[in-house]
This record gives sequence, C-alpha cells and structure tokens, in this order.
Amino acid sequence: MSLKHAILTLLETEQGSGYDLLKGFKQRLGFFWNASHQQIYLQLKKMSQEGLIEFETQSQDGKPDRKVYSITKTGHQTLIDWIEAPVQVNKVNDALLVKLYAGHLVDDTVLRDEMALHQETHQRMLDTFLALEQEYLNLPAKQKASFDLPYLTLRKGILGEQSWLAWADEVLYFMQHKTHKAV
Amino acid sequence: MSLKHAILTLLETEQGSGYDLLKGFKQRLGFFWNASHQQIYLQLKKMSQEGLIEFETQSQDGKPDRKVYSITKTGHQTLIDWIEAPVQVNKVNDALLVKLYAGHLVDDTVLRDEMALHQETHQRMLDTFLALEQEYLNLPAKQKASFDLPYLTLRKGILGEQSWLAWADEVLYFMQHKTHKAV
DNA sequence: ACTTAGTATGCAACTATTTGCATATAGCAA
DNA sequence: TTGCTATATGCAAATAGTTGCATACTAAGT
Repeated sequence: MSLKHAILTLLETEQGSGYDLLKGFKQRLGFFWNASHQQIYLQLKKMSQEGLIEFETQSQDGKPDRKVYSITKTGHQTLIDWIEAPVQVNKVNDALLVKLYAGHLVDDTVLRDEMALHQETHQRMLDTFLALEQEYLNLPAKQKASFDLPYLTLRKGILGEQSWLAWADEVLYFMQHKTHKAV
Repeated sequence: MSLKHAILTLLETEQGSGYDLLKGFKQRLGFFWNASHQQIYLQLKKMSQEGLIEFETQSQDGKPDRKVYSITKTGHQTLIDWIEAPVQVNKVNDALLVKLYAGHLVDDTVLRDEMALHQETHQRMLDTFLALEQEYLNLPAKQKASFDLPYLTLRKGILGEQSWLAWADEVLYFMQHKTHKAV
C-alpha cells in the first residue's frame, strides 16, 4: 500500500489538513498518484492511530474544525524504510485498451469518439505539465536544485502524455484509413 | 469494474477454462490488464451466477475437473453495452514516482539501484512486444486485417515502454551527473 | 530421491478503492 | 433566488484486488 507513503511524502515537506493533502494530490502528485477525499480522511485516521502522524485541532468561525497533521519520527522512519525496499513494477489495468481489443463488436465511430475524448484530456494534461516545466526552468539555479527530483517526476508526466498522444494519432489515422476503404 | 469485461472479451473470441483465461491475460492482454488466478476464478463464479457466461464440466484423468466457460447472449450484449458507454481516463498510481519525489531522504544509490531494476523489466517487456510486432507484420494480409485492433493495443505497449525507457535514461543521466559533482 | 515448474481449482482474510450519503458556511454568477 | 464552486470533514456499504493457504497430479531436470 502506498497511499500511506504518498501522504507521508507530502507531510514530510510541510504539515497540513486532509483538505490540504487533497489539494497536494491534485496539484503536486496528481499525475502519478490519485486519491479521493474519502480515502485520505480515512487513511489519516488510521495513520494517526498507528503513530505515523499526529494532529492539532484548529477551530474556525463557522467552518468545521481543521485538523492539521504533521509527520512523527516514526512516520519519517517508516517512509525511509519504504523507499529503501524495492517495489514491484507498476501494474497496468487500462479499460480503454480492453475496449479497443474487442472493438470489432461495435461501430467504428464509437471507438473514434471515445479516443477523441481521451485525447482531449491527455492534451490538457500535457499542456499543464509543460506550463509547470516552464515555471521550473525559470527558477533561479538554487531553487531549481531543491526541486530536481520532483522535476524528474514531472518529466515522466510529460514523456508519458506525449507518448499517449503519439499513439492516439496512430490509432485515429488507422481508423480514418479503414473508414475510407469501407466507403 | 472491467475485469468482468476483460473476461468477456477473451471468451468472445473463444471459450476456455479459468486457467486458459489466466494464460490469455498473461499473453494477450498482459500489458494492459493484469489479474491473478484467485481474482479470475471468483469472477467466473459470479459471472455464471449472473448469466453472463455458462460452463461445461470436463472430467480428466488424475487432474481436477476442467470447467470450460463460454459467453452467453446476455454476456455478449453486456460487453457491447459496456464498450459503447464512455469510460474515465485511466488513473495512474505509481509508487516509484512517489519514491523519486521523496528521494532526497535516502542515498542516491538506493534510487539508482531501483531505477536499474525497473529498467530491466521494462526493457524485457519492450523486447517481448517488438517480437510480437514482428510476428504480426509477417502475417499474410488477410490475417493481419483480423488482428488490426489488437495490434493497435500492442503499439500502445511498444510506445509506452519506449517512453518509459527514455525517461529512465534522463533520470539515470541526471543522477550520475549529480554524483560526479558530489565526488 | 528431490526439487522445480506446470496444470487446475478454489476459499478466507485482509487491504484498497469507489460510490453514495451527510453536514455546514461563504462567495459568485445567472 | 437558485445553482455552482470552494472550504472542510466524515461514515457506511459495496466493489475490487492482494496475500496466504489448500489440494492433487505430471513431467522434466539434478
């Protein structure tokens, strides 16, 4: 399980509430780790029971209390131990490819429309990543050095999306070609 | 849930036992859908209760009985309905990237060793996919046409692995560069 | 003789994730 | 004033996936 370790990673940089972590997942780890708010709040509860993190309650006017979590020494060591133990190569379970595999069962337009939808999303993600890359590249050298490892994860996002889009071009080219023949 | 639909996809081509499906996942859908034997047998049981598939028991000498499953009309329609309804863009949860993100907490060699391990696996996968591609390209035109959609999924595997390896080169180059400076 | 890999199926317990519900306030736009 | 987005937290039920165990026979290698 790595949601635990992803949370520890975020809290290692700075303390925050469940809501802060949710934003952290969306903005900082979003292209390689996804988690819903339900998952995060439940996990935070478990982790504070295990002593990996601790929290302080901040009361606020009108709004519900904010629980600000921070990492403990045990949590810090748990994170290091996890990083040092090898993990399995990531498993892929991609429903779109299952659909394509069985695509002969449906009309071509069905697949083309769905491919186009996914293409838009991936293009938007690539644009976001490229903008983040520009931000990074414009930083002064000293700050750049402190974000070097996160930058490498961003590069994964960029290369991954570019590869996805290159593949989509192949698929859509092929489908148009096939349709022309059929007509 | 798509394990159900991945199974229907395999049974749509030809009937088979749980063990046959396990091999089908490893050989045919392995680079975009992974499932353990425990998952498959349980799912087959549920799906036959739902009427999506049916089975015939074949007794064998010495070995346990083989249950040969085939898709029903309901199952066939369920698969088509699923293909026609859009699915979400695939979510990524990649532990290796979480590790890299928090990599400043450990010695550089830890990350480099783990990257090298993953690199080997991805290289082996790419080699397998390229061999499968050659097999496909050497088929006579008629057979080629009947495997065109599965071939597109194979292309995804090839482009994906090439992209992964290109990224790994960036990461390892960066890490060596950093080490030289530190020494 | 012993071990390993392959064929063949399955249950049980646990862990992880999704979906739906529930509450409560504030600001902004149509 | 109605709806949408954002802030802020959480429970409950269902579904999905992993890990460990269990059985039983065959064939090939050491």
